[in-house]
Amino acid sequence: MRVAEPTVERLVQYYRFLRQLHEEGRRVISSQDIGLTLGLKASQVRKDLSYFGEIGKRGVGYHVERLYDHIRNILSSPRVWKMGLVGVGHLGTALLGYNSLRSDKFGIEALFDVDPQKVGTSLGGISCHHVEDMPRIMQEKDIRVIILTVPAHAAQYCVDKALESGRLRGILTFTPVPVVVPRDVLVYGVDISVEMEKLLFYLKQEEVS
Amino acid sequence: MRVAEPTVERLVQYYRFLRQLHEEGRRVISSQDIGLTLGLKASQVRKDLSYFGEIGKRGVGYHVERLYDHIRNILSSPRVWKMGLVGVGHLGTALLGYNSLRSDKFGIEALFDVDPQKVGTSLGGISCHHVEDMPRIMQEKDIRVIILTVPAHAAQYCVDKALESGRLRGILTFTPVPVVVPRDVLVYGVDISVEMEKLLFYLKQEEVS
DNA sequence: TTTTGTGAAGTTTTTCACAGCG
DNA sequence: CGCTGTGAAAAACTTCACAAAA
Repeated sequence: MRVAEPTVERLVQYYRFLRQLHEEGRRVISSQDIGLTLGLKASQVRKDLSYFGEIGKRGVGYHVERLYDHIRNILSSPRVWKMGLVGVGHLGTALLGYNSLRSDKFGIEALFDVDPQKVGTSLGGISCHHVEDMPRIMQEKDIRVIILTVPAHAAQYCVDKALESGRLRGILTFTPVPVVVPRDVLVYGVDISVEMEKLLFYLKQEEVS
Repeated sequence: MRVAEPTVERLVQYYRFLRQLHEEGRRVISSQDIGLTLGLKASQVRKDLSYFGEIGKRGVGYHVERLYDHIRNILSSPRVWKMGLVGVGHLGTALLGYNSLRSDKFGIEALFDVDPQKVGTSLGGISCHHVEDMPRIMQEKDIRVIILTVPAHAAQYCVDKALESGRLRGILTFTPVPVVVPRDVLVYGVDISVEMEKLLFYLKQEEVS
């Protein structure tokens, strides 16, 4: 079944909220209350959840633990993805220590950089290799996904190196340039300065009116 | 005029690409070529640009420098926004040094944290204050926008402190929890782990098929 | 009575397709 | 002829509104 991207995004939010509710000992929750907390219409919440079968109880709501397990299953991964972090600068280091990026669905198995000061060292128990060695290391470690935190001008080069390994399946990029990949490689990511520009744009709008 | 969010997002991308083209000395570009580079349909590019008047030349394309100036105007800000960075951890520090976040539309005028080790010091010439002092400092410095890079559990508290100043107009958040604000405060942001979950979700989909 | 699940309606965004201008 | 600008169509996404279940 094809699940729309906005729905996946909200599922992750439902999942987090449900964990919190579960920890607080709450047993049951309505679409209304989920929506209130997450800033969504109740009908949106119900529609999202309905794509995956009837999970709620009419007149009652959703059983917190049951719905939690249900969404965990939807979001679950059939394998543990091995990842490489490319670009051990400020942002890369930040991500390495970022709690919300811990998960049992993936693990960062190698770091890559071009700085001779960093290559050969290790950070958080993960050793750093030269970008040139990506094809070999990715093959050896079966790394299929990379997190890209390199400067814009280096992005495409690093991606090409990763592609050389023949294993690359996905990229999480923080680089503010589009990268070119074959159609079977997925690219998701975040462009921080775009978010900033959006904020400034709509702040301006309000300023005028 | 109301401009849709997806359009603003793409305008930022056009703007960057045009800068690059301009630096390369290119004089003219077609919607086709813009789309090819940025992964968009030519019709999408033309539609976006048409919202702001007829700027291209039929049979020719868009004049790079003219279009560049045009989009700069659209994205321009009527003021220089003063911002505070709340949470001087790994991510906050990374953003401070992040090149793509430099702009003449805003400046980071103060740092805030709760760690006594950080309060009183300064980073990149910007001094760090205690979160408790946000209301006063924000008033003194006329800070109207905050960048939130605090742990999830601290987010709402920091936002409430910022609201106390009476100046808060916008938030750029990196926190994986929704924050509650009055309707006249804009919130944009990025949830890194949501992007990761999306990537993993669609990787899984491909795995199956 | 309460709250879900869901077709149908509504809204937003993208794509098409072609007239119109250089 | 080539490429833009743009109504109209299509697709994607959200909201409504109500029947049905607990």
